[in-house]
Amino acid sequence: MDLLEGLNPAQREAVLHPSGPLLVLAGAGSGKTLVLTRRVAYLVKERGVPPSSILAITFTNKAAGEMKERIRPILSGADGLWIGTFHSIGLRILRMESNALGLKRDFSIYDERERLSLIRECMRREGIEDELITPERVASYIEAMKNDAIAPEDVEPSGHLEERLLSLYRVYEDALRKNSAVDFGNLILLPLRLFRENPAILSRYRELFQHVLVDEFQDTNLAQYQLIRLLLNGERNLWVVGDDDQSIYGWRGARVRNILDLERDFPDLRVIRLEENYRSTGTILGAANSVIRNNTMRRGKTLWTRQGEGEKVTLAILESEEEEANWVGRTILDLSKERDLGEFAIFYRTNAQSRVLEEALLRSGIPYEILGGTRFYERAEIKDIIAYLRVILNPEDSQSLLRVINQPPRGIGRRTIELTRAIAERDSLSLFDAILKGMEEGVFRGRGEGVRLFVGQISQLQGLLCLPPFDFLERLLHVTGLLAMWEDKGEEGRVENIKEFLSAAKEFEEDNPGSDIRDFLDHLSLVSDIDSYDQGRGKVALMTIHSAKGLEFPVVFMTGMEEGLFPHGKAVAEGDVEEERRLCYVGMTRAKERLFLSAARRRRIFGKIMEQRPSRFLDEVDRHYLRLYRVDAGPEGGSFGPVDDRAFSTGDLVEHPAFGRGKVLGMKGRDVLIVSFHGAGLKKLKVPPAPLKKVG
DNA sequence: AGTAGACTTTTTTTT
DNA sequence: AAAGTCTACT
Repeated sequence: MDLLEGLNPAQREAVLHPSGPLLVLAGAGSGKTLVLTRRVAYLVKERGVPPSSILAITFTNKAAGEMKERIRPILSGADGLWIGTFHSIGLRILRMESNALGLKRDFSIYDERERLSLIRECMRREGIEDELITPERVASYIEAMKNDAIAPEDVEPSGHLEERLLSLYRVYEDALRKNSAVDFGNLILLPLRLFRENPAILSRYRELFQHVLVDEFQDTNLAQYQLIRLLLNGERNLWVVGDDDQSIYGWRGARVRNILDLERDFPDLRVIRLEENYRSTGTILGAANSVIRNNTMRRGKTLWTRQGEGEKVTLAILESEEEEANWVGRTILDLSKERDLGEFAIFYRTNAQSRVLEEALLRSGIPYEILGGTRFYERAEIKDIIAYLRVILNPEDSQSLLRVINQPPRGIGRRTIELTRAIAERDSLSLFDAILKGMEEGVFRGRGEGVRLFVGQISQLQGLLCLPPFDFLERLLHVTGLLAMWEDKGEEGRVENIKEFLSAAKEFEEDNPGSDIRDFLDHLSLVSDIDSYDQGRGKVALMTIHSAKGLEFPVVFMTGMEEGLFPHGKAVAEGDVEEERRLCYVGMTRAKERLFLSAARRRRIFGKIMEQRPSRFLDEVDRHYLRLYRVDAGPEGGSFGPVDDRAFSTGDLVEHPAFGRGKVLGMKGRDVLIVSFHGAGLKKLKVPPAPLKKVG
């Protein structure tokens, strides 16, 4: 098979790039995944690079999985490749090098909630009860520090507040170590530290990775960028692909600046641009371009397509969120006469918006699938099982131990925990070891039965760790009595979820022959449900726009296009409108054939009904790409009309009796235009009353 | 020790 | 509006 087949000249150049640093600036739908995949295949097949010498970093596990699948037929053995997200690669390195870092090999990985409860515990211990210092505030401070690869000792605190945040950062890191646990940030930070402090290990990896490739480079944070730079050897074979217009994770520490720094850090950087879009119709692309054009902080590029114009983008303003949801349902029903339901996607800004849409689809009998949101693995019954797994593998993990020590009830209450904590403090032991010690000393007296039972179950299960994941979980549920507990309570939903969890384990087992429960647990820690989403299973997909990144659908609905919601009020308050606009651009460019934009005039927020105004992004879409859906025949009907021609939008050519001809550069709010007149220069005009006319 | 009811917080986005 | 957390009662 020809690796260059079907590629345009720029794409070929990117695949064939000889050596040294390369940046591929790839617009939405310009075939970047294809190019990245072919590049990896080309390196192995034509240049004879061993797969294990290639480090390819993707943005999601799903993208990694797809790439492996695509490469497998091209290469006989794709197995040696280092391919995955930054976090999964970091984890792989940490598991291999845990010794050098003084970590237990079976350390736990804490998610959001566990991190927060550990922070709460730290604050309790430090006796901090300050309105200004909430656990969430501490968590986001620590996360921001880690995103920028800043250790506590690197900081010169700016004031009293930061001093306290900083000391909590220290205490928290210490607590993590005591639990033999790491958080997400540490999956990047600890490898970075390892390489910095351990030249021998670093040079081993530098020698190993002959080629480093990074996808979605605009969304890497500083720590990730430093890790990448550190790993490059003298050949400096760094191959990255990204799009500054699609940077939507600034709040997570992502720095578009990494793309700019690249030119500073690598003066011989070669840049290739991919501007031909193979995904969307000309209309969809034009509409998306007209929105992103309003951003000032961008490299500037304009995507083009050979696909036909296609149908207009539909804009609908409905009275309420329920009507909006019903309208989406009706429209899908209507279009589904000619299309499979798997071709539809509904996007929203916040997960909370999914409920109304879900109800409407349910009523219309349209099968759907919600991606993200309250994730399956975050349900209490599933988290209990996961906590058991962690304690079994890593008894030092006191957070997980506390979660399950009395689940199902074993008569272990506050008093027993207090006794255990006291011993743990006294002898600096983990809670688990403190229990063992307490049993020896007989401090539990009448309460001893419960802890004896718990410890017995844990050690019994520790003997079964070599079982395949599914069998192990079955034994765990049996030994602990977890499943029986839910069955006795008549909690059918939870029982169903546990069964679904078991089948997920089975599936994992089949996909990863020879794996054990450790591998399954690692998988659970890093995987999100977008990763296991199979497109085109006859269901409408519902997700946030963030989750939609990297996906494409023939028909896309973007709902809740309202001020305060999208752009989100908090983003506006923090001056991040440009990132919201990029998010809007990302959403619009997911659509291949049809795009629907909608807003509601009234919406329930926090249980309160709010009057909403249409999003400024709707004003920014060039009018000639739009048609308006009008509700004029009651809830069941409506008609399409052209968008009011008198309305102005960015890019329009205009004429003024006094200033002459000019071009609309931008808008401020609903009715203030910024116009550049050929004769009179830049003017701000309010329309109406300004006597401005459109030309052409 | 366990539970019911009051009270609080949540909604920005996620590896 | 709903889920999670806390408190007081049994």
